[in-house]
Amino acid sequence: MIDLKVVREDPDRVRASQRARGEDESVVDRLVAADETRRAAEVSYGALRNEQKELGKRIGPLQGALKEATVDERSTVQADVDALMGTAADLADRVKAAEATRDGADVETQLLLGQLSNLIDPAAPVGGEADFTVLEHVGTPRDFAAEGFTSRDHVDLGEILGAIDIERGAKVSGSRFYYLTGVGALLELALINHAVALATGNGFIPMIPPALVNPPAMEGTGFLGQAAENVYRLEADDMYLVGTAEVPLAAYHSEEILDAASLPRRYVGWSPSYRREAGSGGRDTRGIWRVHWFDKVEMFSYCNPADAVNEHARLLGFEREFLDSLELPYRVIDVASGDLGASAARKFDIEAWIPSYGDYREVTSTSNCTEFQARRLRVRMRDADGVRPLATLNGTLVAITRIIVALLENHQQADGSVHVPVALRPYLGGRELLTPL
RNA sequence: GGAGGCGUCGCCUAGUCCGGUCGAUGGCGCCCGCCUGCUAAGCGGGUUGGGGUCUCAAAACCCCUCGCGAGUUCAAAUCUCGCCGCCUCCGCCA
Repeated sequence: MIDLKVVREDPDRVRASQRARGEDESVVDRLVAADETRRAAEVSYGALRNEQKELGKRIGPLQGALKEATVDERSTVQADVDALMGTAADLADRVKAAEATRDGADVETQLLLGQLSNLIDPAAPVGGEADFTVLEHVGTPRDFAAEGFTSRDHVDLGEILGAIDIERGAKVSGSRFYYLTGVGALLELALINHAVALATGNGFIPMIPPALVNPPAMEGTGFLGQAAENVYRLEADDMYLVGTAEVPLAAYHSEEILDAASLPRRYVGWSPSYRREAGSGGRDTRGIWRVHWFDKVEMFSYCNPADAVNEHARLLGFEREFLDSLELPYRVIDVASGDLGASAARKFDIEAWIPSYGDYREVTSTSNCTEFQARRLRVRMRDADGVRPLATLNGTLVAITRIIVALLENHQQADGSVHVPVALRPYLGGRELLTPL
């Protein structure tokens, strides 16, 4: 969630952000009103409660006096006690009413605040999905016709190499499932090792987090809002399957106050990612480009908000380094405001060239969530100025299935074999070529 | 799944039986000051987090916070109920 003070003091900024996202602006006005009500209710409740406590302090001693009282005094003291108790009982009713009002206003405020997405970074391009800015192109897509052969897509290559078994995936689990077999399985392990080595070499702490989390963790990361329909929920246990290691990595320090001097804290997590793909209808149904489950290595940073923009650039840098090492052609885009997730203030995607689509398609994504997630998950930092929310950022190092698609299709040879990028060879026993069975 | 124990302001801890004097004791750590040739020791003070009032700001003040939630009561760390977590033992098991 965003800072309520910003809503109160600079509602125009919040409206502008909502507008840029194409989201409801009216929430802002309702929230400002609810906050005002809430603060007034807080004051009334506080005053009444204070009165009640002052009164309560006098009851104990008076009851003591009643015990000490002589027979003559008893009726007078008893009358005092009764009077006081009467007042107190009356006050108790008013306190209870004021408390209910306060709580109601509080709930309303939190509810509205929870509906607001993160404030957009003014540097992000404004517009919808198609309005991204291309920051850079790296590498050149191959021209297979010029090379004298017709390229195969990853489904055909996967079958020839014995790397991907889609039919049996469907038999066992349904559509959008697959088995990685033989060199396909080895390729995943190689990619994971390569990615984790790159990250740990740059100071990230490797993590293998739980892929099943409780509601606060899932809510806190912001995935139960507009993205809720894509999250798997286990009804019997009230648990969620994570769509990314971002969830358990973000919740890792929830409810904690970290020493500002210990920041940035960088983690790299390897986990399965489960996605219902509701609403993606008939898109990308062939092959393993869009699946219900894949493994992924994800970077996650906790940092000082003042450093967040630089940290974002660093994460993007590591993603580029990884793609470079795989010898893949790609472009970097600055995602437009209307296409950002609720938690992100700004997002950069890397899109690799995918020959079978004849287009650049998303293989990694890095988001600067500023203090939005940290506020929801109550992750804070302490420095000389006190305690306040820190910034969280995430970025994909490797989403296995999409990178396998990119590798097979971009590095294929006329005979169906696939060139292995030099950087990956140490993790594949030195193999330079994947060859058809 | 069954039985028992436990959860207090960074860590440890007192308090919970018998509700008000606990708006939470003491120790450790940390911070400030005094003392000291320096260091140590000693002495004095401070040290949870959140919301709000008033302020340019600070200070001051008010409310909430004893795992979480609900209840009883004039009043809850303390009594009642539910939930969560941790530990021990038993059962089952990769």
